[in-house]
Amino acid sequence: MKDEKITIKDVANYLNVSTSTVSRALTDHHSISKKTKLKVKKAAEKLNYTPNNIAASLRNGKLNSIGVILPKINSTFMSNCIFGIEKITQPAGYNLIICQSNENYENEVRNIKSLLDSQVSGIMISLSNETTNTDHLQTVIDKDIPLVLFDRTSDLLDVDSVVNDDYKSTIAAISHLYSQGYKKIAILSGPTHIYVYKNRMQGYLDALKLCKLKKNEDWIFDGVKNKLEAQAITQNIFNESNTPDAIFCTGDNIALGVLQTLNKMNIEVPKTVGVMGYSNDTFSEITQPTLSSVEQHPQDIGSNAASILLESIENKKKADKKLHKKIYVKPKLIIRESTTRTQTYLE
Amino acid sequence: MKDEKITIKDVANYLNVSTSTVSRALTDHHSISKKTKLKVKKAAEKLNYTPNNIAASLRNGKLNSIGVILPKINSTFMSNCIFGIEKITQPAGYNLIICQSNENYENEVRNIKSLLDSQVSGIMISLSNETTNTDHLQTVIDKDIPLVLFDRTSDLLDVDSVVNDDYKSTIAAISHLYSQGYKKIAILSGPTHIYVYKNRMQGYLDALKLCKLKKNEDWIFDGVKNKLEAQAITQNIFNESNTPDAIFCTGDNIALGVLQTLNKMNIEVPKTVGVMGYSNDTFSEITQPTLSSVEQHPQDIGSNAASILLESIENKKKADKKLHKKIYVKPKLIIRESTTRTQTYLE
DNA sequence: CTGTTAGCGCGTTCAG
DNA sequence: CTGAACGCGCTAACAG
Repeated sequence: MKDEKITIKDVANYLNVSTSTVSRALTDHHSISKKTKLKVKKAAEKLNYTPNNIAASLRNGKLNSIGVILPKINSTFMSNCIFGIEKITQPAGYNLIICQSNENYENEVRNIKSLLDSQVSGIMISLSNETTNTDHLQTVIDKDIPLVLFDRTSDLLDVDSVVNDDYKSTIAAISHLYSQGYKKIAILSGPTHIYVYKNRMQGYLDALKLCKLKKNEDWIFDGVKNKLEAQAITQNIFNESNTPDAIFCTGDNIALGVLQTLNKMNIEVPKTVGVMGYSNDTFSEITQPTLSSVEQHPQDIGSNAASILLESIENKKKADKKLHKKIYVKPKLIIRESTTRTQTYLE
Repeated sequence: MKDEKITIKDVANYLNVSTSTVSRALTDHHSISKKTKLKVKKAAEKLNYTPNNIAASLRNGKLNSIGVILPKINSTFMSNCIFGIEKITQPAGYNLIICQSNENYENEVRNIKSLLDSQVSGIMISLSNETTNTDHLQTVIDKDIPLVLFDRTSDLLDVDSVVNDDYKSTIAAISHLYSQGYKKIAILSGPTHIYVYKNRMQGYLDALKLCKLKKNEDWIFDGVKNKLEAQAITQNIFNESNTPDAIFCTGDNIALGVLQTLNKMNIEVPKTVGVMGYSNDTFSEITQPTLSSVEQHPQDIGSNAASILLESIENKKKADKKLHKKIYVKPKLIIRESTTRTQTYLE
């Protein structure tokens, strides 16, 4: 049709009124007669007028958008977080500007900078694995831009944050194993320099104490990265004389590896050995036997984080030195065959 | 630290130069001495100056951001598309504004409107299932904003688009079954009012002709929505006298249901019946037997779409009435046990 | 209830 | 090489 952007001015000229009148009419200002409001809106429609958000934002110093930085978007967990975030921000009228750090610190810093340049109203971030320095986040705080960390957070900073309750849920998981009669519980954990795994490990250790079980260093594996490693480790464990009767894994992939190896070694699950995973991946209900796991709630984590952020954005002026929250989202134990000894098998 | 935004003007005052000089120095304008450039940059850094993108955008009518609308972000497929998109747009200096339609037409229209208001440089969209009317997209075209459809496209519009090659890949899948000696091939398809399934169905039908196999209406199931339905249907099929010897499913979930039922009925896969899925979900390599499937390349779909969009953005003025492309991204057959009759079993 | 005026922060003429 | 002045589109005082 046409190239020329039609502005508020064009509408004003068309109707022989001032631009302010048009502006006010379009935003439903109270001091405008209903007649002119209607007239203006009709004209705007007719002329095919599109408001220019940018100009408005410049004027009132607020672009209604929120920046989100995360390590990688293409994981079930993260994409569900975004889903949860969007559920809150969309109805509130905010756009989401999404950036990936790709687990790289420099990218993360760049992302922060780019979001600040774009005048976002607030920032939500899940830290990259590389991130140890938090100066870039401090910049955000110094500029008084609301900030919320989610999932991958940092202890170096006093900010709002929302995380999965790794610690308590692991205690619950180990307690469940204990309740099923397992007394020699091993752990295959992801690298504990990552908070998530650190907390699960701590939960494991404390749960042992709670259940008055003895800790055996030979059954504690830190830094297990994938299925292959899990398989190798399992093989080794069960070639020793003193073997565990349950294995808690900090991820379902790891648990799958364990399960496969046990099957291959003809060790019965859950009778001889119990196996428990974490994250409740889709495949966990079709493994042989089906896999008990811990289901996280990424959507809730996202929603909570978004709610907190919106709150700080709204109350930016009111409370100056408010207290920062740390919210723990409670996951759920999903008990399936791989740890069910005392009851009849499910399904 | 401070509340006050520090602007180009502050830097200018600080150095006793004009704002234009600062502006030019910061953008590396050629007619500025290196000395002053350096001086200005130093000062900017020192004063902790952050450029205001919004003001700049208003000035030159371009906000470097791209709008993305999709039905739901929390699927493996879609989040991988975004990953692919980001891979292209990030280095090019564009922000991504992401919106979800939640498979709802009104939301989609609203999203378009909101993105237009935000003055995005271009829009990428994957249509909601509800969308039959495309007036909102026509608006985008009329305003001369570059537009690319991906995955869920429409035939009503002459625009650039990028899709998975459902048709040809299905032909390849059926041909593979044929090559394994399967001659009575059934299909369990998702609802064919959705393009994706329509094309897979058409591929199936044409493949039968190509292989000179007879079409049997009793073996064609349209609108299979989930695993449960797949299980029921499978049960029914194999209670009849005339049974197929292979089942092609337009999704892995469906295939899983089929597999489970066949196992339960003690019908041997792949010996008696072959089963093939589509989309290569993570669980497909741990089913019993492992499931042959078709692996799509969502990241490539995203990247391709993004590249085309950037191209149109750059060349906006040059070529006025350019031809619109439709790119088919070729998926890959993943052959596993469930369809491997003639060769030794894999793994 | 409406019009006039004055910027928001930046880039870009036009003059030196 | 640099400065003065204007305007992008919109909103918010300040008048009437």
